[in-house]
Amino acid sequence: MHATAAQVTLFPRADKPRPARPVLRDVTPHARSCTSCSLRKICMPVDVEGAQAQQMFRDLVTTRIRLHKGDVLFRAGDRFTALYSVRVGSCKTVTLTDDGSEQVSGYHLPGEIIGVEGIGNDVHAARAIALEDTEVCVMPFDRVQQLAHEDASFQRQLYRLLSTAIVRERSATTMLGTMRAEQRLATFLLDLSNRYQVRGYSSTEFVLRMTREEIGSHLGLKLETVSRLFSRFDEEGLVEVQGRVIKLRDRIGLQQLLCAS
Amino acid sequence: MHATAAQVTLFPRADKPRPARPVLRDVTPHARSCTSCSLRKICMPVDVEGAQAQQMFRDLVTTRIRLHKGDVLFRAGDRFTALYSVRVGSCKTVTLTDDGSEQVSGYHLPGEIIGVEGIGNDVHAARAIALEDTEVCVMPFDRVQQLAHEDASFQRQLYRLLSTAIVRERSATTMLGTMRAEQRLATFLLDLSNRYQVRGYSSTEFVLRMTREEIGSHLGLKLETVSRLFSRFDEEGLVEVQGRVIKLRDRIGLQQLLCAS
DNA sequence: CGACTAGTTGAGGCCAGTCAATGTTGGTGG
DNA sequence: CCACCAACATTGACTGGCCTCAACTAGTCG
Repeated sequence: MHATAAQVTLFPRADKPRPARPVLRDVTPHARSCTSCSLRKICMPVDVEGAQAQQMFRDLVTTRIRLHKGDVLFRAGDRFTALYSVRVGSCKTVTLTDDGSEQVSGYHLPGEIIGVEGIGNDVHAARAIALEDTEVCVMPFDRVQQLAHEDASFQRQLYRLLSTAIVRERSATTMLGTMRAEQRLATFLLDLSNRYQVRGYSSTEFVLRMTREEIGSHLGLKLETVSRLFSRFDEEGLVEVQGRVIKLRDRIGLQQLLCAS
Repeated sequence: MHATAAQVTLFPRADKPRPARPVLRDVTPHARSCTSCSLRKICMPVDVEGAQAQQMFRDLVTTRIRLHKGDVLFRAGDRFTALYSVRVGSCKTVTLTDDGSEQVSGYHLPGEIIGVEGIGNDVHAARAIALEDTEVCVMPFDRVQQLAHEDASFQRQLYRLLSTAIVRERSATTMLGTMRAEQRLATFLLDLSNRYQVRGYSSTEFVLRMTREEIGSHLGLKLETVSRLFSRFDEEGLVEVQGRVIKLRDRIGLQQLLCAS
């Protein structure tokens, strides 16, 4: 039982304290409002009615936060004060398991909202870390609540946000409970592809922002297994893998992997 | 009265259409209000203030539904109209996976609320089935929403309900992603034990209401593995297993299983 | 009784984990 | 600019945990 350095610190970037500013908060003085945001349809697809509610919606985002690769947005146990929406870049969320190890619970692309799991307890249940240089919008939760109270369609959207998080987590559960390794990785790639497409990026060619180990952690696999599968998918012509650059070559083939027992 | 003669594959009870009443809805004419319910502290731990809100809280549950073993409370795809709280008995929820198979996503004891995953989409994402003769309270969601709008502490409770569902699903994900078979089963038993204890039942001796196959489905294991593990736990003196009757003999030992790599 | 469901146990195989060696990439300082 | 180092990634050999297939028992119900 030799504890190598690698074993102790599973995600080194995550824990490495940045000098003098673990989280840097560059406040944009006149934050552009959600109303005119290009990500609005993805992030907050809602039609707020009434002058007062519209004003509140404009003022929903008070600040933006710039994160460098590896910076921590919030930690498990931090007081929950706001929801965060990814504007540029991407993040991962990491959950501590009972036995002390960590698991990547999700990857978050532009337009996706982070932090919902903290709503009930006033405390965040996960750690959020930037995978690259990233900018997030801060929506203070008291403002969110006030707007939800004022406007019914925003209230609906907030409920939708929470319940889709439940459904997403559940589908992750069924994936881990029923699928084999190749199916999990195929699911992961197809999911990423879809999400990029929705955002107007290429659905067939993208760059993975996370390591093999992080992918494996998310899928309940070891990094070697992930690496081997990438190689095999490449050989079989399903995808083309060059390091972190992924090109989907045979989407149908990937989807068929899922049907197979 | 009694369900019989089913064959099929995975969950025969679930798919068998009951004659003329797939779901039976015995409306209790004067449903007792939540205010005086013995399960209230577990089910709805909230202090509603104000006369009007208190009245709405009293009228929250309109009807109760009696279910026999195997009866379906709602199906995946059913329109979402209400939250349900288990009053007596127990239920399982079953989720359809992408490839058509099914997985048990949860077991629900008295005082637990079912159906939250439907809130956002107006549609239930799972099927809920009674594991024994069961009674559930119906909370029509429009009433829930109105009360949440009226009373801040109830609104909080509703958020808490949703976010704890997220956290629970996530911990299931980490369980399936990181634990080995024996750890999953130990986790399952300890979790049940805790939940029974909170409800005032014995935490060391209880009856499993589900089959080995259903347990396995929930834990991402095959029924044979579950059976073997029960036998092994029994041999090792961790638990005493007599069919579905479980007696925890060495709680510490079970907990230590979780720490071990 | 026979038919059926639930559960237990055994034998064998395969998928993914483990351990280990090696190759590749990217950031940093001289 | 290059050299260097650490992190990341690939690949191979081997192991073992869980699945699969199968036989058998016990209990239930018509």
